[in-house]
Amino acid sequence: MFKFMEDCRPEAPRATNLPSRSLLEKYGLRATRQRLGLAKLLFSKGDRHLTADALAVEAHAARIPASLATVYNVLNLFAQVGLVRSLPIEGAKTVFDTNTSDHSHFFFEDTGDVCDITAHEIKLAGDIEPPDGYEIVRVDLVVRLRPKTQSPVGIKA
Amino acid sequence: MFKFMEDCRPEAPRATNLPSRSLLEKYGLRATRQRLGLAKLLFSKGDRHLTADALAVEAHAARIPASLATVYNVLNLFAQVGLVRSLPIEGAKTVFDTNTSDHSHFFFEDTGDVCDITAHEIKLAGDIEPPDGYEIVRVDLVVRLRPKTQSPVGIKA
DNA sequence: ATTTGTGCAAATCGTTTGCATCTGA
DNA sequence: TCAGATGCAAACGATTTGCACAAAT
Repeated sequence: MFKFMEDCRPEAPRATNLPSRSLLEKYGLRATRQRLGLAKLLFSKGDRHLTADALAVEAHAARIPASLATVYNVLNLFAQVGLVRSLPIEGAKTVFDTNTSDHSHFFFEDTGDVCDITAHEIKLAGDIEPPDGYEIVRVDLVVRLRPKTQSPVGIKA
Repeated sequence: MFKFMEDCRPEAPRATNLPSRSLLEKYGLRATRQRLGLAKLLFSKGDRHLTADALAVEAHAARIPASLATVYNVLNLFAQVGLVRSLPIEGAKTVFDTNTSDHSHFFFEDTGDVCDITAHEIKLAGDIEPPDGYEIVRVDLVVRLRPKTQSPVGIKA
């Protein structure tokens, strides 16, 4: 089971401080019980990196009735409208990030944790030129980390 | 069905020009018929971006007897020893890249194609400092592209 | 001869979907 | 009211695995 670091980024949370209801309305989404509850979990504690099942567990603990399917649906919906973004981390399950601004990620191979890299630490030199006829949707940068002391990966065969 | 661009990078193939047999031996792998055949498909045409099932189809066409399971096993094995690398492209199936050098990728959302970005086009300003106790395994950078003319993504609900 | 791969099919995992039921605007 | 959400379970696609058989050293 993964746990996700919430606080490896030293800055203050870039919170979406709207009450969940107005937040949803602002994005043209109907305010249902589960959307309100999930939005509250997602956006009231600063930036978060969560998998769908982790959020489902939290929701259950918080007495928000939401099936895993609904959690998936809501997260995908939020991702579509830009409330969250999903991270391309190979091998792991999809991680949703409540910070939709332009930033990169550390991925800890040993624990599965994901944490933000503050933008100024890792900056691209110059702009990326997309091929003709295409525009850049976004740039995903993931730095994969391994504990320093770990012995070389055992290779079989 | 995806097809993958092989030639959006103008450079000459950075070929692994060893015959497959010595290549496998060099990496301490037993030279079986399917590994030899798959290695030949992978490494005799310059850099490639392939999914497991695409490679299985090619293998079949080339009369290399290899089940999909074996193709997966072989690709994973090759990835472990560093003969290929797998790319973290969210949503899509795993893409294996025969170019293991340090480089980035364009991902075409409309076609599913993947192509290399030449290293000098996209360069990080300064080095990335890993957190204490960790070392960087690798840095994955994916630029997601969408056709320019496409209308805004339809949002439902 | 012994160890290591392979093939097949079944199992697994994350995620999505169909449909009957409920609910928010 | 009634379009749109939800819950559940079943469907799904990609990948892995168990086990009997085959092949490499």
